Amino acid sequence: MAGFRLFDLNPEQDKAVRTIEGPLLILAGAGSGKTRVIIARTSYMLAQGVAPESILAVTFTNKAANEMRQRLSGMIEPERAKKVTMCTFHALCVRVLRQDIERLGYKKTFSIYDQGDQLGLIKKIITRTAARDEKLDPNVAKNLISKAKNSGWSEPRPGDEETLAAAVFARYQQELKTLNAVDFDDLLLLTVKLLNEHPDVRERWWRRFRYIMVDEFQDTNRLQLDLVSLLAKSPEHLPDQVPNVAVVGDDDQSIYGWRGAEVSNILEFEAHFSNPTVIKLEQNYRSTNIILGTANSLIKNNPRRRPKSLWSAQEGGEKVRIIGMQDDKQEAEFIVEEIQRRQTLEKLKWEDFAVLFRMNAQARLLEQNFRALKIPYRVIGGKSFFDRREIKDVLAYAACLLNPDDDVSLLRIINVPARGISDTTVEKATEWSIINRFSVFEAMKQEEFLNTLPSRTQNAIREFHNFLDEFETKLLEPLANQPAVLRSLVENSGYMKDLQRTCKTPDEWLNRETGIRDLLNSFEEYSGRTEKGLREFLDEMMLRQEQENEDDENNQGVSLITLHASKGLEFPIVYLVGVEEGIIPHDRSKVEGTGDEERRLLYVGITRAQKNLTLSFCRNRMKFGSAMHCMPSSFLKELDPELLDQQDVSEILTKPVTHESAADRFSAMRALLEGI
DNA sequence: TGCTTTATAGTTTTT
DNA sequence: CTATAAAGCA
Repeated sequence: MAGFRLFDLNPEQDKAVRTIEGPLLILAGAGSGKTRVIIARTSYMLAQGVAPESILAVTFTNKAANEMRQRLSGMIEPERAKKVTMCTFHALCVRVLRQDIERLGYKKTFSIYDQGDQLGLIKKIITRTAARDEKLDPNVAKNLISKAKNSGWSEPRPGDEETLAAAVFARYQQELKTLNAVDFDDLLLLTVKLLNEHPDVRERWWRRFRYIMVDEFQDTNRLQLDLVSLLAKSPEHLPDQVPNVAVVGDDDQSIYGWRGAEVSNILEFEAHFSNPTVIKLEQNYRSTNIILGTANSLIKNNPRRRPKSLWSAQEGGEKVRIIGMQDDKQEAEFIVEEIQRRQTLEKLKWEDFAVLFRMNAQARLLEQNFRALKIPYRVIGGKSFFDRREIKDVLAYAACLLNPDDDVSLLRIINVPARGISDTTVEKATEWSIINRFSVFEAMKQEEFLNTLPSRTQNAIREFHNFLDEFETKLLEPLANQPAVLRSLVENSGYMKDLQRTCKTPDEWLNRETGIRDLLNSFEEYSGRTEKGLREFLDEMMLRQEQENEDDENNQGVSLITLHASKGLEFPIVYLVGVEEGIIPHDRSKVEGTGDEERRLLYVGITRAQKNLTLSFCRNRMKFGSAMHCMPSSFLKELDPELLDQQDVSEILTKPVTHESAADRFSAMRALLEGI
């Protein structure tokens, strides 16, 4: 046991790995080897005789969960590794709810609605609810609802009834329930509710997971903390036992407050889990001390934080450059040209470079310049969203088979391809279904409703629901070949033909067809590999909305990435552009009082760099089509001047660097920064 | 039904 | 400026 030394760990990491009983807070600074610790700790627990089934590691993203799973199976026998639960919060909730959601009055066949489905439903409700003179942006409503749910309200707060938003919220929630659907927030909300209200269910899961780990704990919201507490703490009716819960995170990297994350979860961890062991991982394996010192000097200005100071064994390295640019055009030009130069001169790969920015809009100019010089680049995040119309359509067909009450999915495909069920018919069916408390699918089976329609429409509807019923029966047959059923459903629905017809170019058709083919193939593969069915497959598809960006071969080059999306990544050479007052910190942070989070955002950006970091700001910038004057970010003043090399682009371009001119520039720049 | 014109707003994003 | 959504039109 004392000889457990599979890993090369520093003393703090080692302590974190060996502390498996009781609450544990691991404050893992940027680049301090936190995933390593989680994996090592899991292996250690298994070596200590902990059953793999009783270990749960929760993450935020599928990417993180997959990476952990993979690294664990590379370290211990894959058969045992598989028995450890490593998944996202949402996937965990789906598992819990699929078993017992009936206790909350939903059916086990519930559908999961993504943002698009959610927005569609909200739009419909707004048009039904709002008076003529009232208007409510569906996206605003969606955010309000999400925020409310993440604070733990399943309905509007008392006293809010009059506002339109509250009315929409109430109707939305009620509607979801009749549709037998839940949105992403509900997955958390309902799981917490279930565990709260049903002690036996809670006890079962508590017995199941005796060792819990939470990754990126600084990003948890209220509900996620509640969920962890419910799973980790012994239920009231049982003798009190110390919860074995280890959370890993870094309060300095909390940058998702705007979507509900509560830094207080990590800052006040002791209030939620008493007498925890607290371990700080401050040794950084990523960057030079110059870069870390710059980061430290910035972040120490945040009032509410757990004091930490990153250090590295890597001494030396280049100073952090701060370059003042004339405008954003020059900034992009300069950086792209410099990257080109350095790539050849220093024999680097394009992948070694990253350009970070606050807003996606800033990527455009950079892209133009990269393209002009034929430098390969990839934009991480941004658009290229999960909205593939054809994929969503096929998934909607599948969702209808599994949950006939799912009106949103049904209405999506009811007349795709056109089968004689017009908008007005759908409108009538919806109306009738609301009045008579049926789902639309049920409503369309009622003779009473059908009789109100012209006979041609009646036939169209009958044909359609016979069609769906037929496939539903096939799907639910024991030993059914589900992938084949889905394939023939898509084929026989006439969807493919219709899709081909509406595609304007052969290229587009090929693209969309391949998408569907890939989807069907991956279900087939999934079905063969796991013995799970369409239900589980669909769940996974709904919960995997991430961009399929990743490192496929044809998608390499210089990374262009927002500060938010850069968290967790690292690059030898980093350019951080647009470090201006109004951008970082963003103008809005001033009214919203989120200046600390802006500082953390810059901190995250700085700590992405391994060897070399350049910050730049512009004196003028095109904003909404017109040139605006701008000032350097006030954060620049906070950086340790000892570690900086401050320059102006005009001087770099006109003359070679001498020590005297560097000193002159330095004082000129100080004066400029002080003057803010 | 599908297309063009006009209005409007304009961080950050995963599940 | 420019992306997107609603409104207007053939």
